[in-house]
Amino acid sequence: MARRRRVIFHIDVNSAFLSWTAVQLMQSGHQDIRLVPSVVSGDPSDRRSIITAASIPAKKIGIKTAEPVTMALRKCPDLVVVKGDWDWYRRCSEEFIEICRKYSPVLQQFSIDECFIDMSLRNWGEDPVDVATRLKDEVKATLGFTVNVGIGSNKLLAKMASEFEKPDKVHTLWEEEVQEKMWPLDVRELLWVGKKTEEKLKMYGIRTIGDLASRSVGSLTRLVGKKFASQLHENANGRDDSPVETEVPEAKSISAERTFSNDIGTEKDVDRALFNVACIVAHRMRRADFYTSCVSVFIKYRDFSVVQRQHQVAQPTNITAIILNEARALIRDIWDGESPIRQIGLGVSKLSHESAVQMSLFEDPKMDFYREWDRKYDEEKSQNEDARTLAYERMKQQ
DNA sequence: TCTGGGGTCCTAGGACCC
DNA sequence: TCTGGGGTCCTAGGACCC
Repeated sequence: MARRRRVIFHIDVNSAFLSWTAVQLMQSGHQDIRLVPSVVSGDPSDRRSIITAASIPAKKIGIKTAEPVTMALRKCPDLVVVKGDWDWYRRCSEEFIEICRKYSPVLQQFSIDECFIDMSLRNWGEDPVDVATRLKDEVKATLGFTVNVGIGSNKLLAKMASEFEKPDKVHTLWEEEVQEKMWPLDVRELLWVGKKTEEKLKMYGIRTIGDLASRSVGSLTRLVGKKFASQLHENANGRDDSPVETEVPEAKSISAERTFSNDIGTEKDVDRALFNVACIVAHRMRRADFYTSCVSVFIKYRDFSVVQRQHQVAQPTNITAIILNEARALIRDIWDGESPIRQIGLGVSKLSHESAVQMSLFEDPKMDFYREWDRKYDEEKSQNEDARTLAYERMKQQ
């Protein structure tokens, strides 16, 4: 008996943050910023903020995602720059996912604005393209923004298909279409081929996905290592047997970082920044009932070089003060105390839901103070700067 | 002209053990 | 005095994704 063909949809919101902001602004009577050169960024007044999403007219005049806002403004002084609103994006995302889920419960959310659905179990009496078209039209009619739907016999092909012409389109990329639709594409277009891999491949004359598909795994191994080589080779040939994962995986690490508008170089500034990221990370751990066994910090210098240090902690913890002290020790290890720092970050990994075994007899007497401090922080969240300064002072007293 | 923030996975080398 | 091979854990760094 012939195996049933897999049918996977990949649904991708077109210029997600920009479309979502456009919908939000139109509710209060603004013009549709999708129709003019416009971008979404972090804080537009910060000279170091970059573009998170660009409208199609903006892309047409050469403005790219991830480029500095100041640079884009030079290209286009009339550019509309809007600050992103994460709470709004989360709401848009949830409603978008709910519509997709109606078409198949076998759904994997791939990011805030993309998901895969496995349509294989459907009793196909109609063309998948018609179903996909209904889905995309329903999103547009209900939520006011457009999506692309890619249809393929596996996740890789569905995802590649959704990248074809945008916006508001449905495309197929079946196995038998790989040669015609995927092989002529630049190798950079293949999922998992980034800037560095592109350079390596092109140095060896591999320019298109078809070139990549025709090479032996052995020859690719010398370029990118064994594991990655076999994956690239499979993908370039349109093969991918990974399932649509419906389970949301648990976080493996939590981190926060901060880039300064002007580089910092004093112990005081560094300690304050470290305190801020430690508060954010530890708070998020407690909210998700996580404990860490490994704390790491990193510093990015002016020249963008990064130095990182990590250390395993004796007892799993989510207490801000303990994490902060680990981080301070690590920073002392990697920073000379004066070199200007562009960005600082703190992360925790080796997460578990098990707290340390309590040995109350030997416990640091400060522990009660630390726990109380965290409890207060979680209550107030200390989101605004003043509250956090007070919290910082409170901790320093100890 | 000046480059964010939050993740995942892989690799390579060193330490240490048998 | 010179020296194997395998396994595991830890650390640093690099590549990719959105």
